[in-house]
Amino acid sequence: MNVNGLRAASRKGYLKWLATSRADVVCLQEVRAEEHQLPDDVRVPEGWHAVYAPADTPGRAGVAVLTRRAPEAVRVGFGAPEFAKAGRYLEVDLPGVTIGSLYLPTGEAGTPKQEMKERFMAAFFAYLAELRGKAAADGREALVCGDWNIAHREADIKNWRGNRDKSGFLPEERAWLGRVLAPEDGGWTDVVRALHPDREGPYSWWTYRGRAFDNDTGWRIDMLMATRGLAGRATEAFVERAASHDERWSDHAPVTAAFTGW
Amino acid sequence: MNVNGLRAASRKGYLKWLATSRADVVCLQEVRAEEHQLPDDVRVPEGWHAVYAPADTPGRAGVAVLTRRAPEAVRVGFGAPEFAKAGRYLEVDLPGVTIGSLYLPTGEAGTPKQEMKERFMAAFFAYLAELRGKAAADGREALVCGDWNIAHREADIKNWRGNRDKSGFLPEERAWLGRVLAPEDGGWTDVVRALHPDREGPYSWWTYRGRAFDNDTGWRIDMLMATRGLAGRATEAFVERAASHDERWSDHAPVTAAFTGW
DNA sequence: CGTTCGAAG
DNA sequence: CTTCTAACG
Repeated sequence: MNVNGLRAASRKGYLKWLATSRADVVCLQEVRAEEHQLPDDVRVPEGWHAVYAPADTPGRAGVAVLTRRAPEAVRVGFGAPEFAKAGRYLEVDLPGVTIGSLYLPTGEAGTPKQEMKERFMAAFFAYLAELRGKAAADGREALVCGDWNIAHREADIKNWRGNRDKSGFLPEERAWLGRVLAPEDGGWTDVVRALHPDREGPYSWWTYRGRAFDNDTGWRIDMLMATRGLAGRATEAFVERAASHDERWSDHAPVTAAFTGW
Repeated sequence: MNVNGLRAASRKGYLKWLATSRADVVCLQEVRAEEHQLPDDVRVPEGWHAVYAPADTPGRAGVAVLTRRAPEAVRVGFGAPEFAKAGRYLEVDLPGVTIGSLYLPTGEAGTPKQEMKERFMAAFFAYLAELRGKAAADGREALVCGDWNIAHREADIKNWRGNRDKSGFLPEERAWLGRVLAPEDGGWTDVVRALHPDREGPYSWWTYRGRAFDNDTGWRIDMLMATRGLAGRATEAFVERAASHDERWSDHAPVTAAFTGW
């Protein structure tokens, strides 16, 4: 769940949402704060364990993972030195499963930001292979949750025609996601799409500009990517699009899945 | 009246205060906006004429004068080239009286900001003499209203002991105000003090930090400086300290005077 | 403590 | 349109 500033989100309804959530694990992106800047009840909500990986630039990026049980291990970053302190990846081990919280960089076509995004994508693709290999070798499953900042197909974005040259829906980005998902390549499964193969969306992000939310002019860029064994155990997967602006506490919406035998 | 950002003030209660005010003229300081950034009903409130002198640096300083009748003339600045576009002085002519809105710079003892404040003070002192001379020659009165950013005497500041080395209560600043007020020198009259010679305050500014407002830990730095003839016609002069935090829409409070034959 | 701007999303 | 920092007050 991309919270777009955990301090702002917690002033608007994040804790209320969390209190009603039945999730065992919550992955946060765009925390945009260091732990000492968070009120105690936000930093470690009642009944949860929380681990944070802030960015080294104040007020930017930052990921976290909340678990109801203490994790067996916590790892920050994914091995790429350039992104070691970027606040963009954090993973925890729970019994039988590794969970990653990912915040893939925002790009801007034709700029150095896009080059950075693509360097991140290349390095992270390699890490995804490594993670899947380790998990298989250890007899574990893995789940990488987060804001991938890429919509895969036309069904994953409302205005696909108008966004073909925009970062987040560029052909090379869509191809990269295709490789992540290809059975003979990355081998990961997009859990929401696997359970809802034929529908539009469900979108998980709507710009705050204009009437995007009201018109459901959204993008499905927040995804839960599971190893095949775990994906096969998914019983439901959905996006919690807020019922009203009053219930909205981020420009993203939570994406949730349930698995048998969790 | 120093509004500390006219946009913020108007969101909090400035227009409501203005609607209940019986003033014929209102001088504003720290407008912190250009005219095109202001909603129409804020830029020129119903029933008023308004003239603005913004600073050339966005979001800083800026003075204005509101009058119920259109002014006969409007002049921006006071002749000092260094401060021509500083958004710190604007004057209008009304029948028989010239009214200036002044926002004297904030200083910081021992820094270049204090040097700038002192250059402003020197140049403005010369202008005050010029203004008084012109007014006398034309048979007019003059009134310079605004945030002078200096407390004159111990009775003008709650914690005078702790502020003797702080900009706003430095000996040289107090002496400068003394010269502005001296009958044989500047010859101006501090209208509120003239009508309330023996009281503490009334303070017109309280820092937002801590409990300053609740404890009335304030400074009397907003003053109406009148030529002698006009000062003699003052019938009342007061500071509108808000009754509660809810009614507070700036860290300053309005300072108002009434004159016979206005 | 509060208002702005500017960068970022 | 909203978040945050930084400078300023």
